[in-house]
Amino acid sequence: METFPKKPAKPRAEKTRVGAVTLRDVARVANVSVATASRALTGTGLASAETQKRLIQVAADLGYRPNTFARGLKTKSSKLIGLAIHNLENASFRVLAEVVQTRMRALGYEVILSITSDDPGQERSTLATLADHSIDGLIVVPTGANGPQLLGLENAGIPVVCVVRRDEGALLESVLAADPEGAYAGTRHLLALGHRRIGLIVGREDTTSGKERLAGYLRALHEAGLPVDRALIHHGRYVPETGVTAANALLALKEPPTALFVANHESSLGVLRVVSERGISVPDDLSLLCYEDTPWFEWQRPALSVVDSGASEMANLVVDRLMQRIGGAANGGREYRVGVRLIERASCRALEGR
Amino acid sequence: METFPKKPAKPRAEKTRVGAVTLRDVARVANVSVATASRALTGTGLASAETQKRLIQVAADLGYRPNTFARGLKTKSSKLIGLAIHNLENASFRVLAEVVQTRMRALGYEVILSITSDDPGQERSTLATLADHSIDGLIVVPTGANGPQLLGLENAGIPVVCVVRRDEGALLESVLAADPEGAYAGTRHLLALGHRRIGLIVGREDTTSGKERLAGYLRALHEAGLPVDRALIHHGRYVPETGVTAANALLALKEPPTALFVANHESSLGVLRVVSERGISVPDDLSLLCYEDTPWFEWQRPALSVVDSGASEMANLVVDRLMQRIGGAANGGREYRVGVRLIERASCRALEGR
DNA sequence: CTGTTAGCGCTTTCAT
DNA sequence: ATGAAAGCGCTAACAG
Repeated sequence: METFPKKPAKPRAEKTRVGAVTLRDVARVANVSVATASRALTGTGLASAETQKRLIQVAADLGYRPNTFARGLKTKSSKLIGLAIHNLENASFRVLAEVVQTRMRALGYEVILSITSDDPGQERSTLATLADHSIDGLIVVPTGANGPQLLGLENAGIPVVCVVRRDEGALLESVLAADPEGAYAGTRHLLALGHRRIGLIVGREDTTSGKERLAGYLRALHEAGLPVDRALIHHGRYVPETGVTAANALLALKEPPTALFVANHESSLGVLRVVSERGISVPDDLSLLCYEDTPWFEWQRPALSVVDSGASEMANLVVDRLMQRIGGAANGGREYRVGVRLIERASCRALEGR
Repeated sequence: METFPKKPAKPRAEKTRVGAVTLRDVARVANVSVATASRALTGTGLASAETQKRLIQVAADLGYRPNTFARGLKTKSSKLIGLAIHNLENASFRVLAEVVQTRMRALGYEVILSITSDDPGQERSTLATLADHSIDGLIVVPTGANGPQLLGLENAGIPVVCVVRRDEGALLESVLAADPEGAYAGTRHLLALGHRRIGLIVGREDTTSGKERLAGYLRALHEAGLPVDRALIHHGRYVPETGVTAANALLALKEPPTALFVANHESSLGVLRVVSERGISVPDDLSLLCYEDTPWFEWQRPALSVVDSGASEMANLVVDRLMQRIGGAANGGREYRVGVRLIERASCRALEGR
């Protein structure tokens, strides 16, 4: 743990604002017991409509703010939820963070952000820390290596919902993209346009998304009665460099593809660079279809067609699920899939003479 | 506040893990009083080196995790810090979030993320909520409209450090980019390349950054003895659309600029689109210099030259400053500036016959 | 419907 | 160096 020099704590404003008004103060002013004040203010328990109104008024006048610690000590609830994601650069993760935080705030919760870098070690330690803070729930893009810890949280009474990825080792509620259908739909689109040699750039086969997207691609090909040319399929890590390597390999083929399905979101940048450097014109020389929408796909010229995996829909659904769980719903271990949507822009064209 | 249906709370694992081990348990097993256990474990107060070692062992064996609420109730410290930023889409803000969260975790703090959308109302309410959670410190990109509230936090003993933007209405410690120098350096670069008509796309004049960057641009021009053509300067909000409007206006000029300085980060996308649509070749027909680096500037072809405003350096510095403040340093109301860095890539060329 | 009371788990005087 | 005990501010029985 990084350390930091601790100055000899100069006299500074006390952390407890002097005279921070407590429930006792409110009760005293209103001439009731703290218990009544508590009931009136929390709305729980029974309090005469009149006293309630009066207490709320007094509390407001005094500028009363309940102490989170004291309340949490009793209720075990922190009104904090954890959000553990790989990074903020991937468009889906970024949207996830934005939507989750916005909605959670509206629901009276704050979110503790934790970036795991897809590293099991970091995920493990962050899980422990979040538990220490008594989060009321956790939304996590699991690395897949900490199923037991995730289940541990559940057993400790902290609802966990996975999103985007699933932890194969734990029966957890999960909100995922419809990756098999997405890749299928994208491939079908290209097929319908007359393309027969379709290059696929996709995540590694040891990731669920990599596997599922490949499956969708293959299914579309099979249904079309087309042979599978393994040389057209390139697996790689979720980084731009993958796009460079893959695009270069694919375009150097004796019989290069007429269309590229970039189903590895992060690779898009790399692919675009290669295409530009090789002087290839999109969509005239090559059709390009990406996966997971991001604002700049639309600003790009030509605007990039995309299979949108519905990041914000997933985010909203995962919030809904978590709230249900916090509200008492049992962990069904159920899996939810958000459908994809094909957004046609200008990077794919129909092949001549099809 | 968004509401949510509350199911009748089915019997679910208790929130308090059954038998969560408390300090009392540790003390009992180690045959000491809770007081001694507390002292030994926190390292504070005096405890014989031996008992301390033993307690730490016992605590580990029992899987003891201190209760954050109980501790906070006494210490007034939550080990939580707030991060209030406009959005996660802007490259600088995103980097800020990543760096702050990573470093803070290493320092033993978690960060509560709050997105304000640059909206004073949201900022105000989030400030109150963060205070309720007894954050130990706040890093904020201020909207500028809530100086009093920010000062209020300070008075309540919660150190506040501003970053990227400054709140003109409050004397708060701030970590900023060296915007005047940045715009000056960028303009000088273009000038040195022989450009005489340099278009400037910049933030609105009622924002500090807009003002400061314009000033830097003007200074460079003056020093070069060049007249200022107001038609070459375009102010606008921090959105891609601004780039479209501005670029179109600038390029439609009778005597169009030979270089464009896009000192409004968000506008870059829009400018790029216009340039592409107009069939303008960069840097042959037009030199392009952007502000605030972002990964895709480097992947773009031609790679975009940029005045990097040092987002990650600002993030690191703001964390350092906040830690000093939490450690007891007084609010100097001091302003720190992180120097910019010109990164030459391939989007600017020297003008013939200069 | 309201008041009294007993803690939640921890840190911190104050004794010893 | 250690223990006993007093709360931190709040909620939740339990009486009334």
